[in-house]
Amino acid sequence: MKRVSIKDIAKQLNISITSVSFVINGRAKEKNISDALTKKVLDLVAKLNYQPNTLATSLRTGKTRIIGFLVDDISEPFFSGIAKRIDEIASELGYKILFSSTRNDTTKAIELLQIFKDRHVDGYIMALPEGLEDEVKKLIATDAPVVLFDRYVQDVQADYVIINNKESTALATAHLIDNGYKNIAFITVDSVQLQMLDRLAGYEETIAKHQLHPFVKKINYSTSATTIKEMAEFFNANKNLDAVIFGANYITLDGLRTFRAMGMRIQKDLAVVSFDDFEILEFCDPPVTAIAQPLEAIAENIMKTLMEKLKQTSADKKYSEVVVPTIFNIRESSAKVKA
Amino acid sequence: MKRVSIKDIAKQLNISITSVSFVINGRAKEKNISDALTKKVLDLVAKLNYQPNTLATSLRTGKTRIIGFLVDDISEPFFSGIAKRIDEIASELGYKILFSSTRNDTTKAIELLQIFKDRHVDGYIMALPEGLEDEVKKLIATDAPVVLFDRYVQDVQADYVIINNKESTALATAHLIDNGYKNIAFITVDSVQLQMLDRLAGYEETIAKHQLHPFVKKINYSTSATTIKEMAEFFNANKNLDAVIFGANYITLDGLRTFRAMGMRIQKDLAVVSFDDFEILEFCDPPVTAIAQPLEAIAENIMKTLMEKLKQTSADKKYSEVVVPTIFNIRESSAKVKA
DNA sequence: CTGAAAGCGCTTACAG
DNA sequence: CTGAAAGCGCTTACAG
Repeated sequence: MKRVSIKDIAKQLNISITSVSFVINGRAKEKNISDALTKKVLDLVAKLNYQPNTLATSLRTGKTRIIGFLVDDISEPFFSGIAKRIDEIASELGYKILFSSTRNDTTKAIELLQIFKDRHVDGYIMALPEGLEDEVKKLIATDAPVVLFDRYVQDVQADYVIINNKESTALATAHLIDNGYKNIAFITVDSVQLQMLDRLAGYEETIAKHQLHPFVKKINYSTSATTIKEMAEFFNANKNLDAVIFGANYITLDGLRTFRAMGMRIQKDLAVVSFDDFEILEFCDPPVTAIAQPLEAIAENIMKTLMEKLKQTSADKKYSEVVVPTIFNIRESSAKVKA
Repeated sequence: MKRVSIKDIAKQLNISITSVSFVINGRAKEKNISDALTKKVLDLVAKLNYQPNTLATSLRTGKTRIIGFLVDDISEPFFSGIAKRIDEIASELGYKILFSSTRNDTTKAIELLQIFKDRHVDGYIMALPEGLEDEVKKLIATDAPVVLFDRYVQDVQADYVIINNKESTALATAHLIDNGYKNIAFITVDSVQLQMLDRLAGYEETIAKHQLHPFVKKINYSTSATTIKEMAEFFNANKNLDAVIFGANYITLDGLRTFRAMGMRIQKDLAVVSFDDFEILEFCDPPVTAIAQPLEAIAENIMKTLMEKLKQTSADKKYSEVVVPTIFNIRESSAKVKA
């Protein structure tokens, strides 16, 4: 059962493969192919269920309609949620996605990028892994369509889809202040990642504006165990705290573990706000207020940006930056302080 | 900056592309190519950083070294965990994975399968979606390498990687009985999926063996809200229950929601065991005992099975069935009944 | 031991 | 309005 090829179609109709190709690619009108012939071709294509060989098309055109997607860990809910939606949109547009996880291994990330190149992907979507800045700059220099998301790297000029980190933590901080909290801590990681610095800045500026005292703890992240220890020491050293904001999902997780280890009760002992929302927060007692990243909106903006990029010629090089607003889900963990 | 091709190598060395091709594909010895020439070729390949064009190779050989992976929802932790490990193994072996989510939509699933075919994937890995039985049977009939996992479909002859469902729930039930529980409920979905029936059977047989009374509730799954309602009614109608086993992760989630809605306390009011383990269970108060599916082992067995399948000729058609054992994580939610 | 050539299945510049 | 032919970059049967 051999697949039908364009040759079979041409032969059966006694015409050239050129004409068949034009009809199939919707260029019949443009190429002045008669309506009668066009119809005959389309009918036979339908009858034989002819599907062009994508490999041949790709070899000829250099386009694969495949997009490479590179993140730290595809099994993280944030990334897999985005991956799912991106894949859906891509499928609708006739594209497919190759997903890969770098596991925070720069060497591996470079290899994976090379694999994408070897596979002739048409475009790249990445949460830029550390150490890949130069590689990606080179890639962009070759006019490869690249869309970066999640993290912004000042040094790398590219199209970005990010969230409004600073405004989000500013809003969260103001919310806690409104609800009567005065000694609010911000726990983050000791990182130069811009999005983490922005989150911190949103907190610090709001605290300053209200003339409150800032309590910032920068965790030196390695394992969960050491993080819990660091957090416990911080909480013990600052007994006057009445609220805490955790700067990212994994920090929140270890924060909750610290609560458990120290026998601290959410809200009753310390109000809690989490940057990043996830299912566990709904099951906490009481449920935890969170800044949610809108996965679908992020995914849709990534694809929109990339599709525009794919249409562009290298002449009009211009980088876009889409800022997607987060959603603030207020739950009981940040409830008003009782008078 | 054009890519170097096999022609460039041949031209620079004044030899035929045939020889270059043989050397590159490691068939120099077999083809009696002199060591001197082999070395010259390899040196130039290294110097020019020549990478064969995968598209041309694929067109010529019909092999793409791409594998299609089809599941309900790639953003579910179970699937994304497996996807991650599969992708890693595949990358090491020179394969790439195309992931897709069917979203429980049969029409879409058939389309996605067609896309895989159009892309000439070398093999398929699927948690068989409902309604795709016939399509997959046809696919297998064409000798396409197909590995199914997660769910077993009696009607579909194929290679399978599954877990020991029945033994797992039998063990969990025995554990509860050992710990002094007598009125143990099993909550599952009203489904003909074999793995769900096996889980139920493991419970029922163990209950019968100990001459206890079975309490089985089959949820007519639609939304979370209706499920919670059904569960609440079931709990209210069986006030004598002292333990419950939830038959799958999403059932556990709605079970925990029901606990919350009814103000029931885990273990104190009702002991709990979950089929499937996930992060939330660690954060429950007290933490919930769970049957964990070993994602890595499942992924590794899937890839092993598939790679063997890819080596096989259509002559030796034989289907394998790998049963991966689950891991029983005992936590406080099933603690011994106090005397 | 090595090479010329056909062919995988397309697209497209060119010719008429 | 339509077609013959080159070529994308490989692999491999065949010849010598």
